[in-house]
Amino acid sequence: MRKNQDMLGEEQSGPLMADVARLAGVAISTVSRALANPGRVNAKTRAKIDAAAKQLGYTPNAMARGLRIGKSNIIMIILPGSLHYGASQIIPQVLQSINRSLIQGGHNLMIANLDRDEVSERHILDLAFGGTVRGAIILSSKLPEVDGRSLANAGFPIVSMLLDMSDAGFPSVVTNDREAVRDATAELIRLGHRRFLYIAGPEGNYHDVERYGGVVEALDQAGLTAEAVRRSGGNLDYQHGFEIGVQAASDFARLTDKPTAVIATSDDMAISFVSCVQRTGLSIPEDLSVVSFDGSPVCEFCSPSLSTIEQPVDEMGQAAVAILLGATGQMENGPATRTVIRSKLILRESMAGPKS
Amino acid sequence: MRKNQDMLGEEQSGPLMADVARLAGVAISTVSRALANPGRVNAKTRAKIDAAAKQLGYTPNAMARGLRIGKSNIIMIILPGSLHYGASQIIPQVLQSINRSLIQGGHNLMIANLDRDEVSERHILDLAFGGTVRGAIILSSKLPEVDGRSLANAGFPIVSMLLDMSDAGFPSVVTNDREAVRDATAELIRLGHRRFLYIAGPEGNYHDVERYGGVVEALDQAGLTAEAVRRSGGNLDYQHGFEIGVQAASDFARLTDKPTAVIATSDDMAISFVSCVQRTGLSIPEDLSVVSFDGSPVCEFCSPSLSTIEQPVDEMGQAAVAILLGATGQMENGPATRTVIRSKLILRESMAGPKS
DNA sequence: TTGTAAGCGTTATCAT
DNA sequence: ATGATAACGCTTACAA
Repeated sequence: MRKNQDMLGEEQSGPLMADVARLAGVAISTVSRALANPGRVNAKTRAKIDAAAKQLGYTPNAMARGLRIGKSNIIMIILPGSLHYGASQIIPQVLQSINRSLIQGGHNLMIANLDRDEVSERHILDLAFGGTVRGAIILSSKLPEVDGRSLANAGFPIVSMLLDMSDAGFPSVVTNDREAVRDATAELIRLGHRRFLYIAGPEGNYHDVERYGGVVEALDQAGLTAEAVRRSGGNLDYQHGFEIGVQAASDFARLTDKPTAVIATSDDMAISFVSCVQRTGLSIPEDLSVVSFDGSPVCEFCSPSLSTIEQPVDEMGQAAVAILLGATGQMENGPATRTVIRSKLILRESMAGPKS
Repeated sequence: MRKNQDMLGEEQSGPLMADVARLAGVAISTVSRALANPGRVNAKTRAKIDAAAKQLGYTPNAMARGLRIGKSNIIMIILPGSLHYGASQIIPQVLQSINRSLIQGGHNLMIANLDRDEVSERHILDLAFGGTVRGAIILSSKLPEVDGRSLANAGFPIVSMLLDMSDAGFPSVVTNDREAVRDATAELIRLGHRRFLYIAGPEGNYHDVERYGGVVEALDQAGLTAEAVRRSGGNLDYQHGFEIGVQAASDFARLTDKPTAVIATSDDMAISFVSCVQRTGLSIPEDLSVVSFDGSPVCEFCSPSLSTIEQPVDEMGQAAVAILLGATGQMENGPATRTVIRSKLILRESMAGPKS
């Protein structure tokens, strides 16, 4: 109630706790208690206060509260800029899942893009060290580090999702990438395939290692060697997933002794790959079987419909939030946990036995 | 520097402005000035301060600052829960574009899901009235309103994106939906089509009115009547875009005097529709031409590749941010502005002349 | 140009 | 059970 509140410049900051206190005829500290610890105040008093608050349309000021208690209720999610395009198909679901979970406990979700420039890194560090956010969920293996400030230290709660970073000390929520790909590959082998093309994302990162590892394991178990699989992509990090598939199709065209089955590490890659090879006259799955990773809804509606390993995005988001909010204090205790939530192979038309 | 800062419980709140001041040998207010108005402080002093700040790894506390100046630097984007799935293909781009623009000016982006429940409405209102956020970009026509509190009043800066809500008093950034669909339809007419199927999103909303209006206008100009177009979808609001396409395909199957061209109001719908009708033995574009709205990257890789009206998401995001940040004060001045950014029709294989 | 001091709207400690 | 009061970390008149 700073200036004229109902004159014309209705630009004011709304009713304060002091206003509620006055209207209810109690002290301001009592209002604070009534709102935070309803149990520690007389029922009658509380009723008066609640009524006054409602009547005034009172909303507590979050910044004042945050400043006082030294905590914010905001969590940030750090997305590599490329992700918006790369595994983009699942990003909206990731955000929604995380946001829904956060709201349960009165928390909020802020987005942070981690691009390859110092500006975005500095920005994220400011968010963290400036107390704006209380913790972070990261979908990136690289963490901002500028001017000696580093997100990795600072006892700042961080949970990694999708990528396993438990070795680096961050509790991680991942799916069983290796096993899922192993099973998908095993299924292809069972169908009769013996020569494979693996389309990689950024080479050497967790997903690549695990997923490619899964392929090799399946080959092993079937008595085949890694000779049976060729790789494409991988060297091209940070780009549009669709482009990787296009590139892979062109690699495929040059291959002698052609693979009869393709394992793509994201749906995007598979979709553009399929599109390109179909244009060269090949039929899927007759000439080439395809399976990919992510479980984007669109896979069901491709021609042919695409087999895909569906990531349990919702559960992963929920788990990440639960761990993050739970872990507020500890960190540094034991080794970081690694929570695995199983993917599900969805079999569709794109997988079948090889021709001959 | 509350307790023991390098003993073991490294859990403290980091260096304060007071620490910087002490180290630099100046008053705290001088530090504040040096950081905010570098011009209003002696170059030498400023150098000392900068050095001290850097040495300590100082980051200003955003909540304290926000509380003091009565403003937050956070903007929220309000997404209808359904959007994550519906026109989901463009949501990541929207978020990225808005976030990048915001960061330019030191602002941050918070996500708010507007679901159909009171909890999410209340949550958003708390964000606004509690001072957490400074303004909002809405992708929804419905605004939260609970307990007498309403986002629509409150002099709270709001900009609408995608939907034109200038009549309701919100500056809006939209694309030329009507015109774009009119042109696409005209192109279909030019190709020889005379009977159309229009696949609607939520019936009666801005997009439906404009886009359907565009179809009818094109028919008009060609001397055709609205009899030439049948509608599908529309009654099913808020659901997975893919489902609407599936439903439309089943509607299509039952139609007598079949349309030869389809105008879908989102890529999702078009994709699932195409998939379904292809399974009934129809060929696209031989038996049926298809064009849709959004410009999702995946359209290029469908079979056949899909013609689509590409929304200028990046520019819309930038414009929305510019308007929102510019409009901090005014509002209520004149009528709300309506900023139109043109879409681009991308012609691909899915559009061709009718068979006979 | 720089320093002093009064808040911003809460919460939490201490009395009462 | 309730009330006065001192922070929380910063910005901004106002003084020097």
